[in-house]
Amino acid sequence: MSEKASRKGDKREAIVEAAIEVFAQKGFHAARISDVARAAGVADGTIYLYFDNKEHLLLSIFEEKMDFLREGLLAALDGVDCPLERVRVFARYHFDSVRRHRAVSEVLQVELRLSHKFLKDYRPEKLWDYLRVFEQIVRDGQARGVMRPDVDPFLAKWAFFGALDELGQQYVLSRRERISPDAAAEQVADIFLRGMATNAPAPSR
Amino acid sequence: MSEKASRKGDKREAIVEAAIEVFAQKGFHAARISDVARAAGVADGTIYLYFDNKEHLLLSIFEEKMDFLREGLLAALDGVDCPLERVRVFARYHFDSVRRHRAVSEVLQVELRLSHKFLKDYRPEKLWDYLRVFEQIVRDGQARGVMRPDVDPFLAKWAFFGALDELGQQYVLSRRERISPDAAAEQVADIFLRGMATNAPAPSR
DNA sequence: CGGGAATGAATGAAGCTTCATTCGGTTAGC
DNA sequence: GCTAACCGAATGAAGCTTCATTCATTCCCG
Repeated sequence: MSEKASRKGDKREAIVEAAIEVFAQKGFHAARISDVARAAGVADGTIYLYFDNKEHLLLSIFEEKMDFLREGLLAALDGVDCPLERVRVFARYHFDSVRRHRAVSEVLQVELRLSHKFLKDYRPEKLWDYLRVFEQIVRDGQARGVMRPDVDPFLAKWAFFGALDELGQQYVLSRRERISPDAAAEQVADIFLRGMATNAPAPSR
Repeated sequence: MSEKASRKGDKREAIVEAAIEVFAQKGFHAARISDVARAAGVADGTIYLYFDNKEHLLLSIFEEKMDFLREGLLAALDGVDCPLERVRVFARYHFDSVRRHRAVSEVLQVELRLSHKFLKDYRPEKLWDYLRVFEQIVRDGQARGVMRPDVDPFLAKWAFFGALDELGQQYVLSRRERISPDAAAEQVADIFLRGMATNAPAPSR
C-alpha cells in the first residue's frame, strides 16, 4: 500500500539521494549519470524524466537540502531567546548537521561554491536565507546591547560561516579523526561570542 | 641580452600566468588547454613541453603561489613581536594579497579545495605551511600569557582561515562592491583577538 | 489492451593529448 | 668567413576517449 501510494515520488527521491552520495564521493564533474543511475537503481534515461539535465539535478539538491537545513535551524533556535545563546545553538546545529548528513555537507561545501562562482545565473538564495538568520541574531544582540555596536553584522556573518564551513570541511575530509564536531562548535562559538559580546553585558530582560 | 638570457624560463612563466587568468575566469574544468595556450601566446603542444598534463599545470600554480604567499607573510610579520599584533598583521596581509593578486586568489579559493578533496594523492602542504604560521602565533601567545590557554590552536587556525577565505571569496565574487578588504581585515582581527585574548593581558616583556 | 513510465543502447559533441613536421639558431668542417 | 648538417624547441591538426543526452522499444498497471 504505502509502497504503491508513494510510488511516484519514490523514484525522484531515490535519484536525489543517490546523486548526493555519488557527488559527495567523486565530485559532480567526475560523477557520471550512469553512476547515479546505478546507485539509484534506475536506468540512465529515467533520470531525464525527472530532471532536465545533470546540472539541474545538482541545483535541485542545493535547493531542497538548504531548505531542509534552514528549517532545522529555526526549529533548533526556537525558544532560545538570548542572542548570545542563539549563536552557540547555531554553531552546534551546524556541526550536528554536518555529522548527521555528511554526504549532503560534502556536496554543499564544494559544489555550491563552484556553482555560485561559475554557473552564469545561479544565486544560492537558499544559502543566503540560512545565513541571514545569523545576521539577524547579531542585529538583535546589538539592539539589546549584548553585542558590540561596532561589529558589522554582514562581515561577521561571512566570517562566522567561513569558520563553520572550513571546520566542517576539515572534519569531513579528515574522516573525523582529528576534529570533534562538538569541540569545533564550542570553539567557534567561544571565539565569536567573546569577539562580538559587549564587555559588560546588559541586564538580561 | 637579457631577453636571451631569460629566454628559457619565459615561456613556462607565461603559461603559468596565463593559466591563472584563464582558470580564475572560467574555472579549471571549463578552461580548455587551447584557451591557456592562446592567452600565453604559445601553441597547445608547447604546454606539454613544460607540464605533464592539465592537472599538473594546476598543481604547479598551487605550489608556486603558496610559496610566494607564505614568504610575503613572513616578511610582513618580520619585526612584529606581540602575538596579538601578529594576528592583525596576518589578517591585513591576507586581504591585501587577495586584492593585489585577485586571479591567484580565485584559483586558490576554489580549485585548491577541489583538488584537495578529489585528487587521490594531493596534499596541499604549502597551504598548511602558510596556516601553520597562525597556529604558531597562537601557541606563542598562550606561552606568553596573552592568549587564553583554552583556545585550541589547531581549531582556531581553521576557523581563522575559514573566516579569511570566505570573506576573501565574497570580496572577489562581489566585484568589490560590498566588501572593503581593509574593513574585513580589521573585523576578522577584532573578533578573533577579542575571542582569543586573555582578559587581563600578562605584563609585556 | 491502452498509455504512461522506464529502459539502455546508440549517438555525437567535446577537448585532452599526441606526434610528425617545421624552423630558427648553433656548431663544425672546409 | 661561409655553408652544410644538426639540434631541439615549438607547432597545431587529428585521434581517441569519455560521457551527457536522446529516443525507439519494452514493460506493466488499471
